[in-house]
Amino acid sequence: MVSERGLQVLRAIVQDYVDTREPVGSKAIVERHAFGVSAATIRNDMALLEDEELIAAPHTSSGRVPTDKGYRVFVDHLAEIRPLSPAQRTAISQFLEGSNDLDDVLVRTVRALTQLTGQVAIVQYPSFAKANISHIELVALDGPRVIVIVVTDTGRVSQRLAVLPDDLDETEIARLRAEVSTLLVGKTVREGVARVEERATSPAETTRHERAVAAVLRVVEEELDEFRQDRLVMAGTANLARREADFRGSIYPLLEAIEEQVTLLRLMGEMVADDNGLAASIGRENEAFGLSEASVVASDYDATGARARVGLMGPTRMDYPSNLASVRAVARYLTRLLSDDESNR
Amino acid sequence: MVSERGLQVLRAIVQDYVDTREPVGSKAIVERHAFGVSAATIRNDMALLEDEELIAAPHTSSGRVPTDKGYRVFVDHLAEIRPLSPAQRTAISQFLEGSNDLDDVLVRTVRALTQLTGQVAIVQYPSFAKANISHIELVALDGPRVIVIVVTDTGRVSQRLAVLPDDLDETEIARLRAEVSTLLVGKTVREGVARVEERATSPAETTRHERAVAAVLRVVEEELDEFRQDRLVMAGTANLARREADFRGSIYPLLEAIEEQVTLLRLMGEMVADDNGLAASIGRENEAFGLSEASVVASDYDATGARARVGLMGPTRMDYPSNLASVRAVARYLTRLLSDDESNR
DNA sequence: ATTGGCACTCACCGTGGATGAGTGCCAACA
DNA sequence: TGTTGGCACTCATCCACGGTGAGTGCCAAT
Repeated sequence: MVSERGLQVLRAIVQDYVDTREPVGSKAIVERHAFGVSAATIRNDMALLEDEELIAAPHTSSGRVPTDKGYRVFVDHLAEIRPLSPAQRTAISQFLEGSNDLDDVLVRTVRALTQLTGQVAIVQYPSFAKANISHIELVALDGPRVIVIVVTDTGRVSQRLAVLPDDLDETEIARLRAEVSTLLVGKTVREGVARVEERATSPAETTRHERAVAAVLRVVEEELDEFRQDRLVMAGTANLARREADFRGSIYPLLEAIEEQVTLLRLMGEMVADDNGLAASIGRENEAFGLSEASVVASDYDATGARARVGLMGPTRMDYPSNLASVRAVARYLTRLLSDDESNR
Repeated sequence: MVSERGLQVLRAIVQDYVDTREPVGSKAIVERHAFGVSAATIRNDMALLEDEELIAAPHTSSGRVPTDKGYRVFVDHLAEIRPLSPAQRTAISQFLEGSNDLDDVLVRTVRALTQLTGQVAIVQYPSFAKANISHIELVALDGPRVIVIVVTDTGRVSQRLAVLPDDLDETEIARLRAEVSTLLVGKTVREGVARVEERATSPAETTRHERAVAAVLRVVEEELDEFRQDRLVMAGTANLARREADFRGSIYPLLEAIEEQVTLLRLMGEMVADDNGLAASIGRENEAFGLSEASVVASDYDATGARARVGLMGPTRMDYPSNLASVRAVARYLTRLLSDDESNR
């Protein structure tokens, strides 16, 4: 079994390796860390750590490198998440100040986070499946074209164009708006989708009015669908190129995941947070998502009841304590901004 | 001076180099292309091409590689743009079929183009500076919050949240809507911005109504600004990782440009198109944008009078004829979709 | 449990020779 | 004048080789 000092050795190895990018040997450890024992003793500890597969040697006689499992133990038991420096805190608030609507806040958030960590920053839109539909508006354009606007009480707005089967005048449009509103306003997004689908299976579209309602509902359904599959905002993609050396293979899978979004959404969604709302998914733990060489660090945040995540993606060899601290701090800012200060939305 | 055959040699060098990624020597040329002369003769031609700086040798005794200037001559005088194959054409139409609004069409377009070329595809939104504001709508939410929607006749819709200084009732909102509409509807985006700024410098905001108008106009101005600085839609970013070997340095500047957008917008805007609306900007010609190792190929397209560009970005060592053909074909589809078939928007 | 000692492994580095692709030049030729 | 074969030369690439040093594993002594 690994001793207490053994764990400290693991900690030292992780820290030094993240620092220097080079396999760390027993001698280097006794030099850089005051263990008060000789290199031979450290070697014995390292042999045990290797038995437990927490560290590994790239080649027979070289220093050791943390395994994914080693990083996991480090993150779970050894990492101290130190609070951000005042300078970093003011940096965050400077990024976020003066933002109005949700979109804006989220964009600024990822910018702040990528600035802070030098990694790819990611934020989930608050889940809208449980949000309530608070408004539906129709704006008549020329001819049969109508803009359909859907608003939820979490502050998300969506707009999309519908082409009606017939030209309608103002009173007909008003009737349309009233009917669609009574059908959906006050419902959650999830219920809304159900209502629309139910309605779609009802008898044939005979009258002008019925045809118009059907056309509008089709568009509304698309919009609600978009709400359900919460989206991502990202920044700092270019950082991947800078950190390229940390990826054995290519950064292709990461860029692909960034473009796909769906993969990242699922990954972020499935991560299990600890008591502080913090979560990390390390290296091969992401194998199912094609991201075996990447780590994702995330934190929950609250937005008017809806819960979502903000985090970052980078190489397995990343500075977990500092990144966890940054993510946590940003998540707290976000929660404060989106929940407490209602008027700010 | 470079002879006619000399130019054909240049063509062969470009083609083979793009093909094999390796410097091409005189012997390889006589083997792969039926010039009917010996390698020594080709060597003489190559010496001339080198004098003209159209090709260069990576090291003293190795095959030659086209210079940026060489690619330029190739594109301008030697490249034959062959029409796409039927299979490629059907691929495009399959990508584009069933799309509704502008956003959708553009997203599908870049997907088609990236699929076709394996490069990063880029499309500019049609320029909205000259577009007319056709609608302004206010949607009252709870309390003082109002959604401000601006629509242009080119089909672009923007919505944004405004927080008014006071709570207003329905009639006041209606008055607000009427006032803002008379001020702006029918104007071009450019004129609209001017109107708003002019109005902003007028006397103090005394009444509730005046304060509200000012608040709404501030938001409208932001939206109009967004219209003016036409945006981009992109796809295929991950392809950069696949083609990484073609970039001597790193792909960092490219990823950065993709994230910035502004750089790419300026670049695409400044390119000079030929009679067919096609344009290419090669390697060092992009130095001012920090993209000396990339080439951009683009084509104009029309959308209800507004003109914009669709194109792609990739390594200097790219297949120009095929990429030019793809861009041209996609641009034609786009023009047809956005201009002719009005009802489709 | 810790330590110093020691043999051993192996990546890394610089050297050197062989290989071969490709050039530049020249004299001969049509 | 343009074309050609011949030939010497250059230089990247490959591989084999030995030396160096960081680092390990093991063991006997403390």
